[in-house]
Order: sequence, then structure tokens, then C-alpha cells
Amino acid sequence: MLIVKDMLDLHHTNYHWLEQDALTVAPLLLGYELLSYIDGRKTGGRIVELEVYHGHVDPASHAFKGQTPRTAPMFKSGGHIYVYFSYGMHTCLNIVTGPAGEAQAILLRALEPTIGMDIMTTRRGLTRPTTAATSSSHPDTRLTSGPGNLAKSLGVTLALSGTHLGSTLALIPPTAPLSMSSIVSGPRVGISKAKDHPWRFAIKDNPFVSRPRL
DNA sequence: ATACCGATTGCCT
DNA sequence: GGCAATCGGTATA
Repeated sequence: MLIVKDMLDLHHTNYHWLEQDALTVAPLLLGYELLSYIDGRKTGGRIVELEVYHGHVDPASHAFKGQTPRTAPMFKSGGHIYVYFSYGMHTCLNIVTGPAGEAQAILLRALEPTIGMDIMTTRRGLTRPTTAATSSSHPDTRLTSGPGNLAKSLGVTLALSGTHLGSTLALIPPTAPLSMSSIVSGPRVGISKAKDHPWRFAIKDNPFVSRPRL
């Protein structure tokens, strides 16, 4: 009984570190494994690329002009999920950070697939490579490179926006912490405002980082 | 009610 | 490197 209580406590406190500032959290999040339990299927991968959006002080943030029905999840506390629909066809997944009201979010841009590659291949509508060499030894970079592809492979939909990390989407810490020298940063992708901030972070030389390469 | 546009992707030259 | 596809959210009337 005590064990169950401890597990529940752990489950509840596991994500409190995400209530720190997004720029503190972002490099720490690299290397974490993101697991998805959606439609009874388990998929996931190691986070290798992400971008910080800094709420009301960031002109490129969806929350810059204040809260709207769509962006309401961004204003929740760190550990919540914000999902948005983009260009009429893509779904993008964010992890909210910071205290409630700050509207900080981290856009997940690329994973290195670790679990459920066959399921992700199906969700993406891709056909498996026929040669054994390309299928099992190295995961397909088309699965989870780029925010739209990543969300599609994991089965993430708008319905998840506003929920909390936990049973549907979960984070598993890396076995060994990343060295500071293996992290690179640069300008964010696809924005028209605040292009100067180097708030895109990635694991150096990781082949699953989306284009343009950092 | 209507117009504009985007935290993207993939195909074309 | 250029550009079309496609539609919900948001602002404007």
C-alpha cells in the first residue's frame, strides 16, 4: 500500500521541474525519451530537437497577444501539453513550462525513434523499405523529424491540448545526462518575428534533427 | 460574414 | 531555392 502511494506521489511530482523557465528546461529536455500511449499503441523516441517560445515577451509566440481559446493551454503550469493545428494540415506538439500564467512552451521538433517504428510508419502513411539493412538497423528519419511528422507518428491530436503529461504522453529521463558540448543552438525555424533569438536547441550531429541542420 | 495567414511539408525547377 | 496545399483561429466589419 505504501508502495502504491509512493508511486502515485512520484507520478504527480515527476514533472514539477518543468515549472522552471523554458530556457532552463529546454537543454535539459534533450535526451529525454517521449512515450506515447494513444489508441492502445506504444510509440516514442528520444528528444533531439526543440524550440522555446516565451509567452508574452516573445513576438513569435502564439501567446504574445494574450490568451485565446486556442492558446489557453499555454497559460497552464509546466507539464501541460499544448497542441496546435498549422497550415491546414499539420499538428504540432508543445510541452508547457514555467509557472501558470507565463505561457512558456517548448515545441518538440524531432525525435530519434526508439519504440513502435512500425506503428509510426503506418501513421505516417509510409511504406517500409524493402532492404533489411535500412529497416531494422537505422530508423527512418522521415518518421519523427519535423514537428508535424513527429506529432503524426505519435498519434497526437488536438484533443490532447490542455492535458497533462502522465498516462498518455510520458517523459523518461536519459540514463546518462547529456554533456553541454553535445548541445547546439540557433535561430528558430519558420517564424517571421523575433528571428534573432537562438532558441532552437538540438543534439549536435544527430541525424534526426530536422532541416535546416543546426 | 468575410478576409487573412501561419511555430510545415514535400514536390518542382 | 521556390512554391502550392489546406483550414482553423483570429481580427475586422
